[in-house]
Amino acid sequence: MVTIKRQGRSSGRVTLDDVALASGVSRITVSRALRGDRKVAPELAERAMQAAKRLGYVPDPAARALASSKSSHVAILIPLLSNQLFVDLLEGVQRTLVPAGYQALMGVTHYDAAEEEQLLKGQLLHRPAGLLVTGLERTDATRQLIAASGIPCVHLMETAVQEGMYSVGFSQREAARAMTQHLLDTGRRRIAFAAAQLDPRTLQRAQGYRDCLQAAGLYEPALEWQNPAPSSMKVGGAMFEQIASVRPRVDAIFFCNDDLAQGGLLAALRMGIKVPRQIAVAGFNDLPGSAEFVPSLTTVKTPRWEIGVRAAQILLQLMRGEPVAQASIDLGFELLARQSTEPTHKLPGR
Amino acid sequence: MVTIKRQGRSSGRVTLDDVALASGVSRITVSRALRGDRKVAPELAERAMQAAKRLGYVPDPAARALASSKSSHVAILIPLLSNQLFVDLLEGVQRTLVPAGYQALMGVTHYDAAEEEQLLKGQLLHRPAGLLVTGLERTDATRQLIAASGIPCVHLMETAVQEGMYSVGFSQREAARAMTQHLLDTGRRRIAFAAAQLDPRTLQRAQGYRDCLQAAGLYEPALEWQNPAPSSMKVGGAMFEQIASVRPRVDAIFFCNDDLAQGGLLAALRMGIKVPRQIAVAGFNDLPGSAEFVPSLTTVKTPRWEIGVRAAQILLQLMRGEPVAQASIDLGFELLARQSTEPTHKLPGR
DNA sequence: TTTTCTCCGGATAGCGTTATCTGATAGCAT
DNA sequence: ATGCTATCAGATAACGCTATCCGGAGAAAA
Repeated sequence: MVTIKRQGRSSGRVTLDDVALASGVSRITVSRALRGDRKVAPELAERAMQAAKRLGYVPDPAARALASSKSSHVAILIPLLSNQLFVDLLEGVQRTLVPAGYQALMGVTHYDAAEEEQLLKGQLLHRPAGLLVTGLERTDATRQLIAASGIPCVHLMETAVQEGMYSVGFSQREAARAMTQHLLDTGRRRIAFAAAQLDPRTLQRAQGYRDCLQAAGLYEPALEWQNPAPSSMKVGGAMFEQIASVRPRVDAIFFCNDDLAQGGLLAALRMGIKVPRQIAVAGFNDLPGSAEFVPSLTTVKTPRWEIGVRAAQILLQLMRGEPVAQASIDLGFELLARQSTEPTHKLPGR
Repeated sequence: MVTIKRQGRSSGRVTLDDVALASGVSRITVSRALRGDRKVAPELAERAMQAAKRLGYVPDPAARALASSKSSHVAILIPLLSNQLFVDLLEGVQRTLVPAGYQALMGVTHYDAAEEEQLLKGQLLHRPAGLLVTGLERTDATRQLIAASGIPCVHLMETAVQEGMYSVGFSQREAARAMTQHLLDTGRRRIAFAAAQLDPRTLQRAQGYRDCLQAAGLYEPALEWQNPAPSSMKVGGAMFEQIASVRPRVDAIFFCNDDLAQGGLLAALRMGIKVPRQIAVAGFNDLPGSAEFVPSLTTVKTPRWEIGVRAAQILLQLMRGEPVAQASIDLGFELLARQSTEPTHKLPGR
């Protein structure tokens, strides 16, 4: 015989005990049936689930977290909210995690490793079930915290190959190399690279740019421009003006992000410089508006939304203890050749 | 004499009992001292806090939530993440709430009242300490849920005047009226209004536009253009083309959002239409890039970041049971007159 | 001085769930 | 038939904190 001692006074909330009472099954069995935790006789499980549904039972996340020391939160750390890139990432994560019953706890690090460490400490108190972090660059202490917590963790925006590490991203370096090659292919020879923000991924792009030009024997350090300010149309415009006035013989500018490039296109417009006739302009990420710009902006379309989705899926598997097929996923990129880099005269067929 | 029965096995975590043991004060007194919950003798409080600090005690949010049926989460519901407006709002909220020890649980409603209801139900399970919701339009069931929960709630982006309701925003209608008046003041007479997304705030702006033109005897329904598609540069460009070709005599277009207006400016460029000479263009919100556009875009600067901050501050007061000075706060707006609406010929002095 | 009231520290009892242990039953081999 | 193991429902005990009640001490009133 099952004895259900209803704990305490009833408070309006439907608890496991209510379900147990209604279904004639013990509290713990109901719990197990609903979670699929252990083998429960089909008949009992059915009774429990029916009763739970009938009474409108919903588990209390706080009680769950306390009893199992594992919450239904997933901590996600991103550098910025002002960059559409990360917003898309977040959107993809959210879309995948929420239907699976998890809540995303967002932390914004502002590209500051110390701030990331603080945020993570705060998040870990909530005993998140999973962790999503951007990139690989962080303090040793942060890495320690992650490792010591034993919480499943997926790295966003990177294609790492470290043992026991999960990541979803694409090769920034390859993408930048492809774009630089595209500029070469369209006849440009003096190709400048304009970067802002200078986060790790920006620097990887710079490396790809260098790879390509060095291979072509056209690399020139003076054509590389770096500005540590946050990426924006304003900064892009300023960099365009600077490059165009200081280095008039530059025939292409590869901006490391579309907002910079868009600002560059507007600066060209102001200065009366024809794009792509006089200077070709390329961007990165395919942000909103790039297709509509005049001229439309050649850029690299990056799978940020998909990265969010895939990373969340992997995290779900890890949290459920399921096997993960691939620890590191490269989602690739797509080069979108648009007007801003059109060849200025007929090129010899290749 | 204080007796501390250490509960259960020690698990590595520093609990209140550890602090109690170390400070020679009872567990509950430590709890009270740390929370400032009730009067505790200064000396005991000091001892408790010292010990807590020394041991590195941090309260367990799950246990707190379970015992007090109140978590350290704040649920925030916003329509979209793809609109910079709401990202700024979120950023302001985050910046204020996180240092105060709260975590923002974000929900994205996609402008769907049913989805909002679902999200809210999900959030309420977590027993959030506070609620931040966008606008006033929602299902009755959602309103019921909020009211019945008894959880403090602040409404974003509105200046409501309902009893017992808290809100922070500004008057969309007034702002739109001011912009329309600005267009009149710069000599325009056939002023079109182009709206997308058609959310409640967009419609309030349309109303402000109408107010102003009707007062001037210049209102013409055919000049009002609405497109239910999400706001974007692409849609703005399409609307500009349509308006410019169907109504060639229009001398100004007031776009309800800057991304539309930016798209409009680019369309003008493509079509060879001079702005502001042939058509003036105005936007709304002062999104990134509007100051850099060619011509620079006249717009209304809206205090969305500040709205997030102030709303979060009010919510903090409510959650702490402190009195709130003002239930409804109007943070105003600022009209930024830039090149895109410059007068085309000398205006008579006013 | 006595009585009443206020203040505040402490013991007790949950909050709603899951981990763990216990024991009953059934299946299987010896 | 007897033991041995595997399986699984259920009782019990946490999880770490706060709400609530209790009672003693001191202040204020009589």
